[in-house]
Amino acid sequence: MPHPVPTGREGWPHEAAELEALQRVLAEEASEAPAWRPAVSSWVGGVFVCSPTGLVGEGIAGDPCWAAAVVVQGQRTMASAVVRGEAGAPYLTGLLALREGALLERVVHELAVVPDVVVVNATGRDHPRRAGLALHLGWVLDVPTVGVTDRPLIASGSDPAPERGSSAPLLLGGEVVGHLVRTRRRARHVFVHAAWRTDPEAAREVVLGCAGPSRTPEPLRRARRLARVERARNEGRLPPGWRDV
DNA sequence: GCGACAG
DNA sequence: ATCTTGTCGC
Repeated sequence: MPHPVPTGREGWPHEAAELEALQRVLAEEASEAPAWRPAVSSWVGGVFVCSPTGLVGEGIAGDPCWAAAVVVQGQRTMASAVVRGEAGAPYLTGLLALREGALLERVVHELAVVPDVVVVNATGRDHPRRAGLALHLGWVLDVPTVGVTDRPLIASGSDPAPERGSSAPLLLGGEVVGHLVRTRRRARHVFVHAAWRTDPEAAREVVLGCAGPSRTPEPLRRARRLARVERARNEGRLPPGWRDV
C-alpha cells in the first residue's frame, strides 16, 4: 500500500521542528526503499555548495550561496550547472538541509541529464535521526545518493591502511553506516556515507569508482571548483586573464 | 552544566 | 563553510 507522503511533498521544511519530523520519516523510508547497486560505467553526479569568502561560523538565513552540479562518466564531464542562491538558515548541526537543501535540488534540476547516482558533501545515515542531507536530497530527487565528508557527524571508525583503496567501517552504535576510505595513498581518508538507496558497500564502490588522482572524488571536486569559480566571478575576484576550463 | 557537532 | 593556489617534493 502507498506510503503517506509527509508535509504535502514540500521536500524542504523551513522550520527545524518540521525538518526533524521529516527526517524521522525519511530514515524509515530509506530502510524500505529498493537497494541500488552501482554499474561499471555509471554516470556519477557531484554537488557542492559554497559560502561567501570570509564568512566564518554558521552564517544566517539569506547568506548568498553558490551551488554547482556536475555529471562525470569515466574522466569526462558530461553535464554541469551552477546557480547562485540564498541560504535558507544558518548552519546548525543536524539541520544542514535547512540551509542548503533547496539550493542543491535546484542546481541538480538545471542539469541536462539525470545522473545514476549523486555524491553529496554531507552525511547520510550518520545523523542523529538517521537522515542526513545526502539521504534527504536523494529522496527529494528520487535518485540514489552517497555522502562524502571530511569528518563524521556522530559515527566513528578506525584508520584504514595507508594504501589507496583500503577502508574501515564507519560505525554508529552497532550499525555500519558507511566507510572510512583511502582514496589516495598516504592522504587522509574521507568519510563515505550510505544515503538514499545506497548501503555502505555500494557507497564505497561509488566513491572508489569515481576517484581520480585527488583525495576528493572527481565529481565532487569538479562541482566544488565550479561553485568557487562562480563565486569568484560574483565577488569580482576573477584572476586577470582568467579562462574557464 | 559543558563541550562537541556534516557544511 | 572559510582562511589558500599552484607548485615543488617525498
